[in-house]
Parts: sequence; C-alpha cells; structure tokens
Amino acid sequence: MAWSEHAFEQLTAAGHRRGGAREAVVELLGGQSCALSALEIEDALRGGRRVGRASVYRVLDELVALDLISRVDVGDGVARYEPQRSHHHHHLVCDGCGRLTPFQDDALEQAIRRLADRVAFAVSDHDVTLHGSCEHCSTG
Amino acid sequence: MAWSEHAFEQLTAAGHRRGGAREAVVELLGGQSCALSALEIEDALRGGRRVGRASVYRVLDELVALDLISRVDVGDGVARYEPQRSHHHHHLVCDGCGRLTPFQDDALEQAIRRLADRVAFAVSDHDVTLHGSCEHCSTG
DNA sequence: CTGATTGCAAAGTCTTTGCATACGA
DNA sequence: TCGTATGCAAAGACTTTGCAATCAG
Repeated sequence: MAWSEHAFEQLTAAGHRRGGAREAVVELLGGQSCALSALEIEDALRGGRRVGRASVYRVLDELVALDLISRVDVGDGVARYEPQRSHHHHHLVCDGCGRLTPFQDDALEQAIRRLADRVAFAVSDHDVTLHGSCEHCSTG
Repeated sequence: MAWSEHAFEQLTAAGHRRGGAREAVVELLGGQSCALSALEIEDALRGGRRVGRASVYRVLDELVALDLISRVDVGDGVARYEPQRSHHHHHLVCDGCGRLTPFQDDALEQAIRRLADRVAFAVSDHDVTLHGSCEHCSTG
C-alpha cells in the first residue's frame, strides 16, 4: 500500500477530517524520496492547491505525532520531514551547497539496533547525518 | 593538552586576538562534557564576565570554522555546540524532557568509517542521534 | 596607534498562535 | 448543523547584522 493511503487511514482513525491542506501535504510527501522543509512544501504547493504556511506546520505536527513522518535536522537550522517507511535511509549533507543525499547501510543499522538494546533508554527512532563535501563542491 | 589551550593556540594561529568574550566562551566550553546551546552559554556566563549574545554566536562560528567545536542538532530547533575531542560521543535525546545523554560506541564508529570510505563524498564529520524516552519519562 | 573585538539594538529566519471564516461529515 | 480545518496576520524563539565604543598587540 502506498504511504499516503496509509497516512490517510491513520489520520482518519485519529479523528481527523480530510481537509484540503491535509490532503495536499500528505500527497506531496507521499511522492518524495527525501526530506523536505516546511517552506519547500509550501513552495511546492504554490502551483496546485495553495496551502497556508500555518497549515503546513500544523499538518506536519500531526504526522510526526502519529509517527507517519520523521523530522530530520541536519544542522542548518531548518527542520525537514520525510515519510517513515520500512526501509528508511539517512543523509549525507554537503556543507558547501547544502544538498542532501540519502543512503542506506545495513551494518550501520545493526550497530544502532545493538546499541539501542544496551542503553537505559527506550529508543524509538534514530538519525545519522554525515557531513562533508559532495563531488561537485570538493572539486570546485 | 587541555582542549581550551589547544583552542587558544589555533585561534591565535588563525590571527584572532584573545579578547574577553572569546576567552570566556572557550574556557566555558573547555569545562563541558556535553553540548551547550548559545543561550545556555550566555546564561552560564551571566555570573562571571558578562558576554553579549552576538559575541557568543560569533565566537561559536569561528570555533566551528576552525573545527574546534562541532555543532549538534538534535531536532528541537536549537543548535548546540561541543568541543571536538579525539574520542567523541553521540547523543540520546529524551523527547519527553529534552535532556541529552552522551554515549560512545566503537561498533557504530567503525560502521560509519567503512561507510564513509564507500560513498562518493568527502566525509568530514558525522552525527548520530537516538530519540526516545529516558528512564524517568518512560515511567512517568 | 590602528584595526580587531565587543555589546547593544535592530533586522532576519523559521515556527507557532489567535482568531474569524470556510468546510467536511 | 456543529465542530474541525484553514488562512491570514501577529507573536515568538533563535540567530545574524550594523554600528559606535572599547580593547589587544
């Protein structure tokens, strides 16, 4: 099942109606492969159904609360959000141009899983961010 | 050698003078074991040599540029900074109370080192954040 | 002496809140 | 119909910038 379908179900189950802003944001996120900031979402929706900034933030909050998206913070002071899927990824951040590149690594996930079992802490989620220079910025 | 000594040397080498604000911030950071936000630093310095908010941010910028501290972003919208030491740590963040707990894990570091060698990207730094509930917040 | 450094206050971003209107069920 | 959802504008939180006074070398 597509992520956005699942999201709508969960939203309904949580007692939320399917208003225009909610629908637009969920559908946009469902079509993304990497993280978007609230402002990027607002911009992306400028063409279609125009959604107010406050609504974008409100919808994102609901989705985070229902664990349907996760918030990613790569250190540039902007919060980004992406659908929570089974095989999740992490991010390479180019400190030169700011671009995000997703990656997956099973060894890393395993190390984190083991670590999570060992700490006195109920771990529910994790983030890994690698900083550096992308090919383009290293050369230039 | 203590981190703060090293930091002062690097700052001097980079052509910076040893002004009051710079000195106060570096010494405070040198005595910390975990990350502090700019506002926490300003507060901590309220007792001794009072340092302006802008100066705190400016000093932090310089230290980040010289790679003497690293910026940590755990997803609450506040930037935190901590001395860059040889055996660095990462953070557990309690989403309930917001408290940070440092941890170290060699298997994790190794997985990241291997990954860094594999990607088309010059990796210079990395961050790992585990989210969840601390013992206190899980019970309450 | 001379330019770097500092603090204050103002300006900027990103995010949240208040409130009246519009809309979904 | 009734309460949720929405958009706008105002308020907030954190960070950066402009500028005159101060300080280090």
